[in-house]
Amino acid sequence: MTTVTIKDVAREAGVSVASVSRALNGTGGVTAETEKRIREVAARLRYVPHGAARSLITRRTHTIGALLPDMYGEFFSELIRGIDLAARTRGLHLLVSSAHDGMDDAAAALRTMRGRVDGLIVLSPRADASFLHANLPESLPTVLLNSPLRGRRYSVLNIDNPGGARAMVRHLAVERGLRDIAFIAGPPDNFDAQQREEGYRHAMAEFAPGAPLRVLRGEFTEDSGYRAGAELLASGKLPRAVFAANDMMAIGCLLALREGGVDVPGEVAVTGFDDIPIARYVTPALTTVRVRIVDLGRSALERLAALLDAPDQTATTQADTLGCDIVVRDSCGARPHARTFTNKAR
Amino acid sequence: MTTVTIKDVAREAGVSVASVSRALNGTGGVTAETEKRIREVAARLRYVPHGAARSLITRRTHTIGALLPDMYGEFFSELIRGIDLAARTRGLHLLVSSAHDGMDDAAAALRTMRGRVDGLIVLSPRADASFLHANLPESLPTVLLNSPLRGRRYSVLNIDNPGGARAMVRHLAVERGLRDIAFIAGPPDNFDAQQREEGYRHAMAEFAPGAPLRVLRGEFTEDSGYRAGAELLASGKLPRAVFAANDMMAIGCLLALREGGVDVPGEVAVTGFDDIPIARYVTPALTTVRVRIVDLGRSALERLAALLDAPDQTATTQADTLGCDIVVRDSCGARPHARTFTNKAR
DNA sequence: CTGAAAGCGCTAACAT
DNA sequence: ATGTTAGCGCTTTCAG
Repeated sequence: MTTVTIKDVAREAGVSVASVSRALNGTGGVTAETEKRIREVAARLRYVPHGAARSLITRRTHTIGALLPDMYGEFFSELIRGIDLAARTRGLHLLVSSAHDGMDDAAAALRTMRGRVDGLIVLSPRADASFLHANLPESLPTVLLNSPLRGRRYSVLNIDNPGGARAMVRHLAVERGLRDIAFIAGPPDNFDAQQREEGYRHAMAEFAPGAPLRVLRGEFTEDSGYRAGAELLASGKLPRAVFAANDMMAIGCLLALREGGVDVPGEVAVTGFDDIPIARYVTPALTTVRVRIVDLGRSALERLAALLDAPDQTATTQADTLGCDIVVRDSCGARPHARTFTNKAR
Repeated sequence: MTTVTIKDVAREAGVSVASVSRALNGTGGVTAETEKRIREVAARLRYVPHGAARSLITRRTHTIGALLPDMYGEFFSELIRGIDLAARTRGLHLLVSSAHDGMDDAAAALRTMRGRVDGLIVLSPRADASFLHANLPESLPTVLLNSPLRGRRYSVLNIDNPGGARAMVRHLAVERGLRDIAFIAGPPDNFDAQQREEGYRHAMAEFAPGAPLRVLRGEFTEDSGYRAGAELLASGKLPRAVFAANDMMAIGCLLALREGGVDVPGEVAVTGFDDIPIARYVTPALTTVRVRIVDLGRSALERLAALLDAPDQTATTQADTLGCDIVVRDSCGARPHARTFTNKAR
């Protein structure tokens, strides 16, 4: 347990700890000569500064915390990837913390972040104002993702759910001429799910007035999408299109329909929301609302970084929205073929 | 910037900081009465202990660091998920750090971990002994994943690449009777890639002696798999089966073959390695070597946790191997149909 | 240019 | 049972 500290280096180099600190941090105030000697000793001793000790005094951890819900899958992977990408270019580290939907868990996670991170990115579609107020240290710069909260207190970044849903319904109803569109909704207490459903309803009124409105309950899982598809099958009368509130449900529905012998997109078009990587690999390739997930993560981090640099920028803290467009593949019957690459490995 | 410290609580509650510490940490030695008062004050002031300060003295951060290569995709997401799952049940936090393949980057990442983590999980298939020796603090418990290193110094956890490759070749050559098997290899400097290729060669000698050996270069990317498929197509003579060193390459190859009008699995069987989530969604669903990626991550963390609990357990540090079996789907022509669910959302 | 000393916020002896 | 005190390893005035 040879934990070598700055003192060891100082003693070995025959200088004070102050000089070692100055030399190693390039703060100036040391002869090139002594600096060289100090660096040599440090290297020889394999000295590495102690992070906690340093941040205790500098009040900087160069780490940002990310609090995510306890859901996994490609949406979150991509989001983390975006955050990480941006964090790295800024020399920031990432402390991830997934929490059960139970808010107690999230609260505990939030508390332990104090003194370990310089700022926070919170994706908690169910977190309400009081929860955040109770658990977010006042002084910790925070960026909220996909949150219903508006505010002076936090910086908020949202996906344009209404716009995306509207664009999809428009495509289906107007361009493809399919007015009978069923919707598979997400969890009722999820903000994104709410916005997407509302977007669907509004857009139906706008682009397919008088057409039947059919909303099935889902949980954002493939499984629940499958069940919704089965339900559709069992109902005896299929819609001409199914718009799911996320891709995994769309895929589940696709499977159910295929098993039921339904031709997609021939008989029923199926579309999703998010454009997770899998979307392009299923057959037929999924037409969906493209959310630039990686960009979302990246933007969140950039905003947070800006907050860190400019202490009292809280004023500039307007709620921004990340636009999304639709990407047309095969599952809505619009085109016969397509192929694209990603460069992701393994 | 009202950063409330333990002193504030002490003053407000009319006690010493020591009592506050004792009360809040449940160390005992305080009247139930005063403890109650202290807790009330702490709650009212919304006091949250400062992590860095605390770990400076306790020498515990309750955080473990994960150093991953700068590759993204489902393999890594699943791995992180496994680690995170296990970490959470043990009350540990996760500091992720992806590094460019450039070792300088990794070195820097490793250094900044000092004082921020209690232990390390390193997945660095190219990291050699000297690199690790130079950059890993002697005193930091470390678990290496998929590393060629053996050793007394680190705990190593590997995937059974040779066994997996062997099982797949056996399935293809013996059970399916396809002896003409081409192999798409991974990056030459990657340990997993090396082992898988070697496993293929050995198994071919064992199960398909005399059969032509065909090895194409790949990079573990879908794109490189596609190119390999195209190469096969261009060569004029297709093998009866293609075994790719990972799933993404298998999928790329699948696409190339499909575009070339080749029937998979009718004319050519295609199989992969890893069993990433996408594997079951492509058409035809991919037969592959199942690596229980989540379990790999989980095991890594459990081992690390064991190391943390038992300081001098370094002796018990044998290199373990996680077995893998093959999962037969449609791309090798063995079965007509299949469907499975995952419960992952979004 | 360099060293001594004062903390950062907290816990853990050691007193009382 | 509670308070006092000495650090954890580091940076940063402030003297010299």
